Amino acid sequence: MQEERPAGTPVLRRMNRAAVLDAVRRRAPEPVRLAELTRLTELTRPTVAQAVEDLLAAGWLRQHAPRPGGGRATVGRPATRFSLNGRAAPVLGLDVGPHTVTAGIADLAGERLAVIRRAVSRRGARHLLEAVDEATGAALATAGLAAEQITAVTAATPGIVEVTTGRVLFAPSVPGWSEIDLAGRLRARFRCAVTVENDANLAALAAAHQRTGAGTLLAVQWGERLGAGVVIDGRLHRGAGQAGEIGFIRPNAHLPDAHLPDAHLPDAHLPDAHLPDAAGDGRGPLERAIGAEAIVDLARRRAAEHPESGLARATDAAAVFAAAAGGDPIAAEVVDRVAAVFAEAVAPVVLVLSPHAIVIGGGIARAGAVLLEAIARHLEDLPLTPPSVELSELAEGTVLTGAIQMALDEVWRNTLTVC
Amino acid sequence: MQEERPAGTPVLRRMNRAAVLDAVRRRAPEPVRLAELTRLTELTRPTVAQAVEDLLAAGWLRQHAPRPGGGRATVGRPATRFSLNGRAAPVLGLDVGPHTVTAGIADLAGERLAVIRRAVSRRGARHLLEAVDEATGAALATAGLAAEQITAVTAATPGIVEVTTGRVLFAPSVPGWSEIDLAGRLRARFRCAVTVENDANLAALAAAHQRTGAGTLLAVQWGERLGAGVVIDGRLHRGAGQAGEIGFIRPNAHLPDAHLPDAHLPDAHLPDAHLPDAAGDGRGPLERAIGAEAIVDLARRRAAEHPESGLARATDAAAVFAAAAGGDPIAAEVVDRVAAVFAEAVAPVVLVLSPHAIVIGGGIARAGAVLLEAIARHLEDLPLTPPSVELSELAEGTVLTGAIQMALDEVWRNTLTVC
DNA sequence: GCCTATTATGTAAAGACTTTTCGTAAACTC
DNA sequence: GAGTTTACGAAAAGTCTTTACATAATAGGC
Repeated sequence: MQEERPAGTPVLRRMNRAAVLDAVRRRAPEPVRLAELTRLTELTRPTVAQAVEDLLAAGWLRQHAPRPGGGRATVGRPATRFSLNGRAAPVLGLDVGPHTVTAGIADLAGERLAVIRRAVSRRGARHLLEAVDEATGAALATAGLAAEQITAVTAATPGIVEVTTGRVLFAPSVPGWSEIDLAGRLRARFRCAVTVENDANLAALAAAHQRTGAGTLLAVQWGERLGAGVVIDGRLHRGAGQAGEIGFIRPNAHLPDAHLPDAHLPDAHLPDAHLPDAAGDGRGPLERAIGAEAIVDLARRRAAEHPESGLARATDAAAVFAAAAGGDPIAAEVVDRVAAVFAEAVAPVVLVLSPHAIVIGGGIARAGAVLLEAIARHLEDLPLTPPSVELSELAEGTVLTGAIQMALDEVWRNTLTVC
Repeated sequence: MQEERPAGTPVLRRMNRAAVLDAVRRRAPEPVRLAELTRLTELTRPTVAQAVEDLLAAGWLRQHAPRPGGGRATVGRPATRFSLNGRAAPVLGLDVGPHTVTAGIADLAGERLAVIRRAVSRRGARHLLEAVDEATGAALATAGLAAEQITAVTAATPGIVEVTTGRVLFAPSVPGWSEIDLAGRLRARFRCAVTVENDANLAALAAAHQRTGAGTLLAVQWGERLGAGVVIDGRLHRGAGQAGEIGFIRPNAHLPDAHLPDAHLPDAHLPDAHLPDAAGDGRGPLERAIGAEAIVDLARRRAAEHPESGLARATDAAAVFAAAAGGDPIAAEVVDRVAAVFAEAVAPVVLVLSPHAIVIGGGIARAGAVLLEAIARHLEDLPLTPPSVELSELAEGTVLTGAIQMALDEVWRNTLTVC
């Protein structure tokens, strides 16, 4: 219950401004009439008029000329309509991946003004940083904006992020990345709030915004690596800092319904596999067991034992899932095994968190219904209303969408209290 | 960001009243001077004076006579001091256990006006309900209050609770309990907000309130049964309804550092053990593996193999932990095994939630540091700042404290918006 | 083509708070 | 006992919302 610091009558005016702006935002992108605002805000018309006047002067709203017959009303004097002036507060979202950097600029209403994608030529922190600068500059140029006009920045990066400072503590996929102060660089360039956040977390946020009404959401990012984000009532859960590190769950070696020898889980129970700073690629046990690569591996081995199956030709995880959907029994067995391991691994989380839904995104998300059904089936044993297991409907730009979303949230949080 | 519905100037007055009352509450139980309130609320003195006058008239505050030399100031005219009038809104907390019912009445400041404990003579829902009525009546009589004066009621019950309706969906420890509409009965007797909540959840809430500043907390209630509550930023996490069912986690059969044969985990991997409505006592796999009873069992078996150990005489879990603390190697092995199973079971939760602390309460809480150290040691492998593992400092009345706490929270939430 | 119903907008007076300012009261120290 | 410090109370001023009334613009009917 965050108590607003109350004061004199001016705060009243501020509150009413905020209420009106919020009402316009909820109605966006539809332009809204004055009378409608009085109904939405439960304020009187003169008050709303006053607030609208202030907001127009401050540049938050745009005024539409009253066109006869333009509004909803078919009779009477046509109303002037107002809508958000998106350009009042454009935001920047960044998706910094090991191989690609995407910069997106959106306006207040969420409309994309520019999306620029840059491949990273060579691996390494320095080249990545260059790509970030380049993509950012290009996006600003495309949108026709200067850096000073940006009102919030959110950058998505792989690895473990200390959100309060913006430092990347641990990023195995980009050598040297944790030595770079990305947040500091961005703060120097943009004079506004800068947030650096884990990419899986931002994907989770995007999924939660898209799937409206999901109180508690576990959003899994499943590709070569495995990450997860927890969204509770529209807000990202961070915990002590590194929430969502699902890839380091140690899979259960004994599965009653698994028909495959568990030797296929490489190194899953070596204790030192848990240490992030251990040698190797920094992947966790669950990633090694059912990451995209491991799935292909598993399929290949099974195919070698059963030459009649067409699985041997599978070069990526999608092919394995396609084969399973096509009726290949060996592929189906592999999918079931993968689903079982996943379900068993997240079962404790599901039991404690009781999420309304589990949304699966990332490279694996192209798997389709086969995987979902298998996972849901394996979760059915748990003594609770099972969460609905879904695929993320967001394609490529999930992480960028989440970054932009968080930046917009930041702007609104600030705006609605300050105006 | 819960937007207050803004309106005319009267809301300003209401907000200021709320701010003043909140300031007094934060200062409780110390009586507070008017000047101090102006500093705390950042309002002007006349405004605070007005609000205080209103609150006095409404009965929320009590006025203390100005005693010379009584205040903190050593010079100047002595100030009249104000404090919460607890009797303005007493609340009722209930801890309904299978064998005992405790009713507690507390005032606004959290001071206990009455705590009545009643043993339940015979097992069964009907007798339990009688005990509830009896304890409640006795508590009201002791506090000298009528039912109409109670402003919020929270009841703790074992089992799975649908909080929105207050129905108990599943309660294996009390036959017939899920057919009883406890919330309905309480609502008929008390004309105020009535909440029914799982007991482990309320214990978690109590732990969180006691351990101030814990952003994310996993509070485990560990006795014959195992339950857990998740508290995030002081609020109980409920998820889709049955969050915290830690007892139904399926323990990992393979533990690299376990030196005991895993045959000691009875039925842990029978799939139908997961179903709550399955035959038996409704206990989950983890409860059967490391519940208080299972710990004693395990110790007895190991003692039989090693007659030189004094463990054979252990009749309860506390004795096992005491022996381990005393240096008995067999007992230490058992404790380590239990800790390993627990750590392995909650590891996924810790990874996803990244709690600041894990607080262990319940019967096992008397175990002491031996268990904590072992659990912390087993959690160290995880790639994150490990949560601090602690024992709950609250003794017997944890659940009752949580129930009262939640009732008080309810009162404050209502009060601070309505006054 | 004019009139009426309907909806939207603008303006002025009234009411409700908070804030500012000033004066008064009560206790402690030197 | 004078001076200082702190607390309390009341009146005037300023800001904002509300209420009430007057005006403007359009569609449809006669």
